[in-house]
Amino acid sequence: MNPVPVEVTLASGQFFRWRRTGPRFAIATHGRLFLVDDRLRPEGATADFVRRFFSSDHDSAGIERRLSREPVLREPIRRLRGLRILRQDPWECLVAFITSAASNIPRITRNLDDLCRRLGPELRVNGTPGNTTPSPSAVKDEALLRRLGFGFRARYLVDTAREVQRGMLRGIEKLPTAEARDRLCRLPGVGEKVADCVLLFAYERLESFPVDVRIRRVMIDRYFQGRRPRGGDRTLRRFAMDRFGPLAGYAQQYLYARARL
DNA sequence: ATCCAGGGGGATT
DNA sequence: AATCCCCATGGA
Repeated sequence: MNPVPVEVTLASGQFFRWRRTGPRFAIATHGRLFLVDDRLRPEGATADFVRRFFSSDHDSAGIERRLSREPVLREPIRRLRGLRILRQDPWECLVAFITSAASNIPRITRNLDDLCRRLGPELRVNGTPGNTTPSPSAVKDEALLRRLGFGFRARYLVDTAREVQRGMLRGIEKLPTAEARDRLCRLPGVGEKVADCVLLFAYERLESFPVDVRIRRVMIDRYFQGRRPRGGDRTLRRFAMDRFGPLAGYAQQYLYARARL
């Protein structure tokens, strides 16, 4: 498979638990801490694990070719050549996108970093320390989360942690996407947008199309003559899923990047 | 000071 | 189904 542009993928807004350490990247996910260089050579994890996390099996050349037929996507595709949608840990991804509600990437990153430092296991790779996401059983102190700056998301996280501990995620990976989505939406703090993010970034449902404020703006601007369509975000989502089919998730990443300027 | 940020939930119309 | 409001916090 062709090389993965590590930083493009890590910095695309789908994942928050990474940082640059000199020439390498430190990544904390799936209960591990490991390093990769710009050619995805790992320290502290197997090459197979890292290739899977980075979805090296995705045919990005083919995806880019197919989506390049869409004029709006050409520029971001060129700029993000080789971007992959990661295979994240579901619980970890849930925490990240519940935290993301009405927030922004710098703050989300800081919130999650504080959470992991305070409640997550501390690991070490070749002398480099770092923390991973706390287990659901460790996320139960709402007051602490509020002190860490999570605001109204604190309760959602604590309540969802209890549901997950109780087994709410069990078997979701085997469900059809629509049913998995319904089940995710039952979790506190998880609406359609967050559910779609988890489906896309953790459950390999590449046909998912999360609609956030930026996607909404760019879609309305480019496809709906600047007017909000009947049915709101649901209409935008169905429009995109219909137009991009099994690659809607990738299309969404390119639209998001385009709207990020 | 006011607005807005990868929203969700509940009530009202 | 559309709209309003509230939920905290921080940066512009």
